[in-house]
Amino acid sequence: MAPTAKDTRPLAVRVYEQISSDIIAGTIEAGTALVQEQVAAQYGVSRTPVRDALTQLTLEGLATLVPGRGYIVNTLSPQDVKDVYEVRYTLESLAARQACGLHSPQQLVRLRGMVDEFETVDPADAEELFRMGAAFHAALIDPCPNTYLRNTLAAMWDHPIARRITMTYRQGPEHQSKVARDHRRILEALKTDDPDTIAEVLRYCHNPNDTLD
Amino acid sequence: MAPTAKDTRPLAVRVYEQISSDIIAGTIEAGTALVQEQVAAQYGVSRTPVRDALTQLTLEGLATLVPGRGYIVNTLSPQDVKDVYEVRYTLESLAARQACGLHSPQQLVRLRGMVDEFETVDPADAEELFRMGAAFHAALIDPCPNTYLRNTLAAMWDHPIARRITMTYRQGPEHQSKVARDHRRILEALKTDDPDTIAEVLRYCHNPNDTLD
DNA sequence: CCTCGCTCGGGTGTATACAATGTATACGGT
DNA sequence: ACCGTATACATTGTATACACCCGAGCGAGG
Repeated sequence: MAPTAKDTRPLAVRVYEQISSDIIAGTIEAGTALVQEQVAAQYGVSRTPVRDALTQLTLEGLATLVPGRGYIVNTLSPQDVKDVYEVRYTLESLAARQACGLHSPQQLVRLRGMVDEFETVDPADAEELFRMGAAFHAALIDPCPNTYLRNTLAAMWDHPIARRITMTYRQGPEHQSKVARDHRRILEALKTDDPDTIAEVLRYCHNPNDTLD
Repeated sequence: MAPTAKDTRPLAVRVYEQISSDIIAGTIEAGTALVQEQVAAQYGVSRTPVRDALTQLTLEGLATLVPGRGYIVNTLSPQDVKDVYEVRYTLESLAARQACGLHSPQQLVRLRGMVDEFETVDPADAEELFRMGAAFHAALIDPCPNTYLRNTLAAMWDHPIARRITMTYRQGPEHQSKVARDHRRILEALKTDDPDTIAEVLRYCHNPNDTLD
């Protein structure tokens, strides 16, 4: 745990991560007013990086600037989460279709290895599970030629709401094995080199009925 | 032209709009280094709003921060434009499917009126054509219940690359009438209340083969 | 009692000064 | 001649101070 390598990233990024993770964890309730100066004092930094962080949060829809009152933390209803999930699934399906049949043998081997590794992760380590899951999806659509689409999806995986989905709704060892099973199914579908098959399997795996609500 | 109502928006927004429009117009070439202090001096403002503007540009993929050199303007190949367009079309199709059958009679009347009005716009007024086109699409998917999806699409219409598409590749009176025709086709499809029909018409209208390249 | 206007305070927008970091260049050793 | 290193420079990150805007609360007048 010894942080021999000090975090050298900009303060704005660290402040942003802290606030967003507090929001999705529920530590900061919806409706709370985030005031630049208060937040700055709380983290022992100046208003400048706080301003950057709050701007980012607003851009992502987690907060709203209310004149004269500060940045208000938006409510995140289950419907909002579903909405984000639906868009993400749609784009991921598009990307997978385009990536279909373009995976190199090395990439396929690597994907298979990632699933195996995924199953060995400590079920309690939500952060690691999240990272590995995102890595699998990233590798899956890596051959997709649409760069903008790949970047958009990468941003959505890093999106706080996506984290909220994973951390809140997807927990426990049984879910870990379900995800591993889904990923194996996806790899099976990949063998067919048929975009429709891939999309169909993705639709099945992303079916929110058993993960959300 | 008398600016009786002074622009009261934040400087960061105005600087951002100026730079992004200069980029898509080609006034600022790809590879150009945007240095905070230089830009600030150029517009007669301080570095703070310039910083905000450049951050926004980076977030949207129009520039990249290169340490020690400044913000470098990214190249925008026709392929990049196509990529953005494809994602936009995909999401718009999804939104239209969900909005299908949910339009109130008033909304349908309004949509029809917008198409008529669109045809009366001066073909040389690219800015107005862009605004009206965006308004039509916004009204089209307005009943879509997925708020996140609606917001995402709204952001994409305002995206500089979308402006580039409209301003660069879609010009002239014949294109104006083509768009009006397409919009009428979409309205016809709306009558069927069938999501597949809508999606099919959208796919036809968004076929980039005759508008891009 | 209601309404209009004014002052006051909280909050963000903007400007400027300072600190940290990474790059390019020049110089000396090999 | 080449490579490693140290130094100077360019650029962004951060902190602080000032200016503007908006809303709330209070008081005077109808």
